[in-house]
Formats: sequence, C-alpha cells, structure tokens
Amino acid sequence: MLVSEPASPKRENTISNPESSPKHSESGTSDESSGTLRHRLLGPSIQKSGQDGVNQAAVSEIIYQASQGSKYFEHQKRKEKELTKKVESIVKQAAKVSNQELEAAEVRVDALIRQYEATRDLTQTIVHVDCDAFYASVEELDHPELKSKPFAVGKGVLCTCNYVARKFGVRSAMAEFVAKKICPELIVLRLNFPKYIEKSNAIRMILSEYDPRHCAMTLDEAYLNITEYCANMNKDREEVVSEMRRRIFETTGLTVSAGIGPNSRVAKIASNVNKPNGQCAIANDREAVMEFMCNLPVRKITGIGYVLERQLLALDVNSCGEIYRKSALLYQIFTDTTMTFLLNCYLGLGSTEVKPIDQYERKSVGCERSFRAISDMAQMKQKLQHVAEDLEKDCKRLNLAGRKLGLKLKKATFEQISRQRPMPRPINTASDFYRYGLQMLEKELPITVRLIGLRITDLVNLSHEGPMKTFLKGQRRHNDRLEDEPSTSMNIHAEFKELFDGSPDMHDDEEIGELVMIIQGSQEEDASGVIDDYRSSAKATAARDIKNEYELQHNTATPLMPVPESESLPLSTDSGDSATALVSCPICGNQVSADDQALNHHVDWCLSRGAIREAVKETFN
DNA sequence: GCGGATCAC
DNA sequence: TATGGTGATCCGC
Ligand SMILES: Nc1ccn([C@H]2C[C@H](O)[C@@H](COP(=O)(O)OP(=O)(O)OP(=O)(O)O)O2)c(=O)n1
Repeated sequence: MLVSEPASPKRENTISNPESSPKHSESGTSDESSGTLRHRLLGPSIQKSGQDGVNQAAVSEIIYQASQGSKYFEHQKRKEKELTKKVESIVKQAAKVSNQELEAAEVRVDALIRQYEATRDLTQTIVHVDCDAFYASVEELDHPELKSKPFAVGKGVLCTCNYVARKFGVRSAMAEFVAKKICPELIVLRLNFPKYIEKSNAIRMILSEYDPRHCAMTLDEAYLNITEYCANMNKDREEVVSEMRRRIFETTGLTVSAGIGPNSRVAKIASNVNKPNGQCAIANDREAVMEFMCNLPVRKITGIGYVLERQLLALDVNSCGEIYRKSALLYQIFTDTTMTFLLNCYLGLGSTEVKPIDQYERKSVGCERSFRAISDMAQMKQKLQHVAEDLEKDCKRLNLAGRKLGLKLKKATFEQISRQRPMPRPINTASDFYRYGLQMLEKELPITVRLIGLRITDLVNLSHEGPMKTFLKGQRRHNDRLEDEPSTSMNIHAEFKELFDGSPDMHDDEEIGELVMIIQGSQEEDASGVIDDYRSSAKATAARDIKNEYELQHNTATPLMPVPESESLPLSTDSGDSATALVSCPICGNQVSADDQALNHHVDWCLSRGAIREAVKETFN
C-alpha cells in the first residue's frame, strides 16, 4: 500500500431515504418552485464576501419583482423548471440504487481514493492572489470621494461593485436597472480598461519577483509557486505573502487577498476566506487540508456552480466532507469525470504546477453582440457584418485563422442556438466570416434574435515558430511537391512581409490555405499542463480580459497583447526539463519567453500598441 | 463531430 | 423598457 487509508469519517452505506427534500420541496406544480427561482435570480454572488449584513430575503424580493414578466425572467423560469425536473429524476434514481450496488460502488470508490491519494504532493507552496473588487478599487484611486458611496462598474450589466454597494445586495453580473432598485443611490461608472491593465501590470511586476513563472489568469487573479522563493530567502510563507501584499498595496494602493496551500485548488478557495484584504494559509499537511475542505459548502468549490450544487443538495451533500459520506451513491449517479473531480475536492488534491500563461494554447476566438431583438434580415445582416469585422480584427491581432466557424444566436426568448461548420480552408477575413456565417444564419430563418456571435475553432497559428522557421519549412515543402497550388511563392512572400513589417497584414485566402498546410506538419501537441482538472477552469484564459475589456471599452480591436501563446516553446512532452527561460516584458509586464526572437516579436507588438494606448488614455483624461 | 449546457471571471 | 462578453469543457447523441 502506498498510502495510509484516508481518515474516513464514516460513510453511509445504506440507503437513507432520499426525498426528505432538503430545501424547498417542490410540489410538482409549475410555479411553486418560486423559492429556487428566487435563488437562481439572486445569482452566484450570494455566497461571496461582503454579503454578510445583507437582507437576502428583501433583496431577493426586489429582484424578483423587478424581473417579473420580462423575457429574461420567463427564460430563467423555464430553465429552473427543467432543472427541478432533472433534480427530481436524480433523487428518484438514487432511491433505486440497491444496497448491493452501493457496496460494490464503495469498493470502487475506495480504490479511486487510494489512487488519487497516491498523487498527493505536499512539497510545494502555492499561492492564489485575488484583487479585491478590482475594477471598483482601481476607480477609487482616481475618485477617492467614491470610497464611502455605493458604486459599481459596468454598463447595462454590472461587472463589479465596491463593498459599500455590496452591503445593499448589489453584485457582479446584476442588471444595472435591477441594481438601482436595490440601491437607488448607486453610482455606475463606465469601464476604463487601460487603467485596469496598467494596475494589473504593476501588480504582476511585483508577483514576478516572488515567482517569475507565475500564472496570471485574468487581470486580477494569479497563481504563484513560492516554494523556491521561501527556500532561498529562508522565510516563512505567510510572512512572504504578507510582505508581497503589503508591497502591492504600497506601490499600487490596491488591496489583494491571498490563499496559501499545497496546491492551486486549496489556495484558490483559501483566497476567498479572508477577503477583502486578508490572507489564509492552509498547512501543507494532509489533515489540515482535509479539515479545511471538509466543512466547505459545496458551492464554494471552484467548478461547482448553481446546477451541480442543486443536484448535490438534493442528495443531501451540503458540504465537501459529505462527498465522502455519500460517495458510493454519487458514484452510481455521476459520470466518471465528475466523480473524479468530487473525490479530488474531498481529498483537497489539486495541481502543484504553476506555468506561465503563455504556455497555454488558445483554442478558439470569437465575437458576439447583444442588441434589441430583431427579425428583419437586412438588420441581421448588418449585425453579422459588424461581428465579422470585429472578429477579423482579433484574428489579425492574434495572427490566427480557423478551420471551423461557429454561429451563435440568442432568440428573443433567450433560447440559444449554435451551429458549426468546417471551412474549406482556414479563414480569418471578415468577408469569409460573413459569407459562411450568413449561410448558417439563413438556415435558421425565420428567427428573431437578440444576439449574434461568431467563433472560430481548430485554430491555425499563422506566426507559429516565427517567420524564419516557417519560411524554411515552406521552402522544403515547396520543393518536395509538384502539384497544383499556384500561390506558394505568394505564401512565402507573405512570410517575408511579416519578417520585415513586424505587423503582418491579413493574408489572402489562398495564401492562408497554403501556409496552413506548411505549418501543419509542425503543429505541436497541446502544452496541456492544467491547473487542477476540468472544473478548475485554470486554463488559458488570460487573453480574455485584455481582448474583452479593451474592445468593450473602445469597440476597436487594438492590439493589446500579442499573447505569443505557445509560440516557439519546446514540447513539454519530452522528459522533465522544459524550463523555458522567461522574463517579464518591460512593456506589458507579462511573462514571455526569453528566447530572443520570441521576445523581440512580443516587444514589438507591445510597442506598436503603446502609442495607441497612450492616445486612448489621453482621450479619457 | 455537433449542439446544448455548465462554469468561471 | 430593460439582464453582457470570452473562452473552456463535458455530455449525450
Ligand atoms: N460575471 C462576472 C464576474 C466577474 N467579472 C469581472 C469583473 C470583476 O471585477 C472581475 C473579477 O471578478 P471577481 O469574481 O474576482 O470579483 P471582484 O474582484 O470584482 O471582487 P472580489 O474578488 O473582491 O469579490 O471579473 C465579469 O466581468 N463578469
């Protein structure tokens, strides 16, 4: 045996009558799930910090009244009804599981637990840093008078709000008009991304001193591995994090909260414990970790959202520890992946590896816009065109093309539809996006929509490995082959153009199709080194804010971050080394490969956008 | 492989 | 009057 048996707080191995339906007992009649519907409308933030003194019942009532009758409300109601049905079916299914089946499942679960337990690594110190009410806090720096007033940041829908506003029950993702009913004095500021990016970069600069390979997930969140730093400095980890937070505050005026633990999952959850402006450390000790996880409400676990929470609660699993108590039953009900996820949560296991964000490869890029519901084809074409143009800008900035195009529609009823098609060749121009998008849209007519979106997947990185290598491969390929395809030389020309310009233009269709075939052979494997498993969502999401935020603000896809992604990175599959040298980009502060070519390429990008950003800033000041 | 759903932020 | 945008992953066909 590799590991000792987990401290097992006994497990239920007999059927304990399912139904005493814990929460709101839904009598099957349609509208009587108004209890859970209120819960749904309240959104996820009820369990977030700053909600202590809030009169949830009163807030919930106002939200309910304000929403009632709207299309959105009706849609939520439908979804809630479906979920309730699903939950009831699960409960029924649970009741049918025999004791014999439970005993068999127990054996399997125990085997799984031993297997996962064997992977436990308590040698690393992982930190999760999370800025407090980030956008709002940045705004307070410029508007100190707002500190004592309830205010939020966003437009139409709130992105976040300060803690004063949270006392009223205001929260992120809430509709602005609803928020103002809850808190009539609420001030709502527009987003100002250049400011947030600047502050975020200042923070990342400090983080780099503690872990040059830190992983910045978004503008306001990052993981660090401070094992080495602590050892080198011979300092206690809590002292180190405390000092890091103090330095961040002193240089930026922003407060951050932090979680410290043996892996990213524990660190992430811990960072919420003493928010705002606090930290929480979980000892690198199995018992300490298990105890910390044990009493957590399941909804606090990253990856357990509203739906899974409902299902777990219905099975009488309220806390993380109860996952074990009911594990045999859960095994019979949930998929293997979900079961693995849940058991790893119960055990407090997670990733101990922190990799800089540029080692993750983007898998898709898309654009979508909401608007007043329309059904007129001319208007829809106009929206589609707009989205296509925006998507082209992003493709250009990222130097990507896609082999598949997806169309997303949201009907006036809020029902969503998505269609996806392989393209004859990788595409990255607005005209192609529009052309093929329109074909898909036409098949859905007649329709009334309130949102149109386009997304490409199966991406092709047109600057993969940098120009020179690609050029050489192109040469080889060109010589190897005799058949058709007229534009090989054009294609090579395109690469040279990039080499000299530093800022490649969109390639023509033919060129791209060609280029792709060349690059094809050199496609690398996914640099998949995940922070935790699938529900941890700690994947390559860093590019998101930057694109998102900048465009939301300016409606122009200015190159903000080249995000070199996996460009010029060694395969991580070969043995252990792969410790690519990294440096902080002096311009944007992000971690990039120290490799000369990659670095220069990246810096060029940053510089080229610098002027634009400055201009934008001026406009705003 | 596609479309629907769920989740994070 | 009225409820966002980007990206990832999983599941069931
Ligand atoms: N539905 C959401 C949730 C969040 N965000 C954005 C705005 C937030 O400022 C940022 C970070 O989100 P957090 O969940 O970390 O929340 P905050 O940092 O705003 O506050 P806190 O962490 O103090 O609770 O992500 C968003 O656009 N849409």
